[in-house]
Amino acid sequence: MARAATTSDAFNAVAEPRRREILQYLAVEERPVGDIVIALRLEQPSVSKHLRVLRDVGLVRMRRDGRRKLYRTNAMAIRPLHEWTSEFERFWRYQLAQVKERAEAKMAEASLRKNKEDS
Amino acid sequence: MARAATTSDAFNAVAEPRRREILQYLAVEERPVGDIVIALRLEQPSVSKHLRVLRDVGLVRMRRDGRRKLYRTNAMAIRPLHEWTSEFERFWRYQLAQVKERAEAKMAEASLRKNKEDS
DNA sequence: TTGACATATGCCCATATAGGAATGTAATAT
DNA sequence: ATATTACATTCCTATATGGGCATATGTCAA
Repeated sequence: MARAATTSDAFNAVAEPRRREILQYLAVEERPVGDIVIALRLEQPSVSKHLRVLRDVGLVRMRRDGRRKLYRTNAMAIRPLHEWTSEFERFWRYQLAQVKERAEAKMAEASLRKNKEDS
Repeated sequence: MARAATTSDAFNAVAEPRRREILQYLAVEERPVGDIVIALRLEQPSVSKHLRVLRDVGLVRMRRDGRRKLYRTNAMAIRPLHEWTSEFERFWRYQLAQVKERAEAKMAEASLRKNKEDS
C-alpha cells in the first residue's frame, strides 16, 4: 500500500510544498484562483487540483463571486497540526537548556585552567 | 511526478501516521527497535524502514548499544513544523474572536426582542 | 444565443512509497 | 568457530499522487 490519501488528512495535505505556499498566500484574505496562478507561477489546473485537496480536508474555504471563485485559508484547520508539534516543545526546550548548561560548564572549566596557568 | 521524496523533508516524514506515533513514543527516552515493534504492534522491517526515513530527515537520533540500536526523537527537528503552523495562529485567533463577537451580538439581539415582547 | 473568461476535471504517465516476505549483517553468547 | 539475537535492506506489488494537456462546466457580456 502507498501512503494514505492526502484527501483524508491535513498532515498529508501540507506535506506538499506548493500547498503550503497556497495556504500562506490565502491566509490574509480571500483570492481568486487566477491570483494564485500568477503569484505562485503555477499552471491553473495544478492550482485547482491543490485547492481541491485543501478544500477536502477543510484547509481552505471557497465562495463564488460571479465567474470567479474566492478561496481563503481556514486557519482553524491548522490548529491540530500546531497542537501536535506543541507536544514536543518541552523536549526541545530541555535540549536547549542542556546545550546551554554544557556550554557554561565548558566556559567555567576553561576559566579554571587559565587561572592555573597564570598562577 | 509524484510528491517529493519523504526523505528530503520533515513535513513529508510526519505525514505518515505511524511515523508520528514513533516520534511520540521516542520523545521521552531512547528505546531499542524491538520496543517500538511491541509497543506499536508493527512488523520489525516496517519499523526499521520508518526509522530510516526519520533518521534521514533528522527527526530521530540513534546510538549503538551492543547488538541493539537505541533511537530517540530529536525534538529540535520538529521546531520548523511548529513555527510554520505558528504563522497561522493570529488568523485562527482572529477567527475565534469573530465567532465570539457574533455570538454576543446575537444574544444581545435576542434580549432586545424579548424585552419588546414583554412590554 | 454566441463568445469570452474563470475554473474544474479527466486522462495518461512517471514516480514515490508502504507493506509483506525473505535475506543480509553486525554483535554477543556458547 | 558457530548459533543466536537484533536490526537493516532488498525485491515485489498495489496504490496514490502531481504535472501536462485537452476538455468540460459555469457565469457574465454583447
